[in-house]
Amino acid sequence: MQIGELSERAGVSHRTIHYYERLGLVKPAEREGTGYRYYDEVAVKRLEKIAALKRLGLRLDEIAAVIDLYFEDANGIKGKERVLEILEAQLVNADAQLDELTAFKRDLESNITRMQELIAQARRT
Amino acid sequence: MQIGELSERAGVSHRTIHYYERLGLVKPAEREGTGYRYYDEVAVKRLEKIAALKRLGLRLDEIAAVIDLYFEDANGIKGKERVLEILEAQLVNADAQLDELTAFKRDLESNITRMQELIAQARRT
DNA sequence: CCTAGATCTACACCCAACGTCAGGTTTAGG
DNA sequence: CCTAAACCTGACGTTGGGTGTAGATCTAGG
Repeated sequence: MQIGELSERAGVSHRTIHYYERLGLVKPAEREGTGYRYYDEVAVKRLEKIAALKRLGLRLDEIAAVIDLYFEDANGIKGKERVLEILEAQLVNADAQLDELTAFKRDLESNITRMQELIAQARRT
Repeated sequence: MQIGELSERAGVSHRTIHYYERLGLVKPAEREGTGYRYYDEVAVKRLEKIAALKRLGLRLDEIAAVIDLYFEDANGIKGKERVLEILEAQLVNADAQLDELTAFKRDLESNITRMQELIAQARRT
């Protein structure tokens, strides 16, 4: 698959794929002589995983540090202690984010109720 | 309180406060002639709320759209329907984020376990 | 074989959210 | 009253995460 198809299937522009490649987030099985990049199915999954990690608020360099964990053979991963550190830091972070998000949601719900009451009241008068 | 104290207490730089003011996120009870900005206690709370909303991934313009909800008298709020819409959209968003974050956490935990096993195994050999 | 359409590289530019710098004004304390 | 410390504004720089564009090259279908 060429970059155009990958781009379409993963929902990112080909410019973004080039950019990610420079940052070491994705790499094609590039055809030797020509310059054209060719990708396999795994590349689609990889870009989707990157998008998911981005939604969680990770920066691209942080994603680069752990993305291989999801796609390489685990036995081949270098610097396991370092990866472990990163994962544990992310876990702490995720917990904090969960707490904050839960509180935010409670806040939101009470504000929504308040707004609905105010609107209903305004309608009655 | 002047901008220096506010800055220190809220944990943001004075340039950030200037920037937020331009975006309509905060406004001082500015002394008329002089140019110096003076703030009250509410300003500290307001900056803290802004920081909290930022941590949830809202952009500054989105925060600007709802921040008054937290500090103005609710009866004085204009465009209640619009505010309600924004809040409900944020609620949907927060739910999605919660789901994603929960799944991410599960993932993280299983990866941490895997890493720990690999490290222990490497140590034994 | 030839051309349209897909890709290539490189550089420039964009936006958000600030930080830095410079030069001028205001305030507070001795 | 005088000066250091705090404050002001405006212009420019920076980082992260990209997008736009130009000019050249490659590939595929008629």
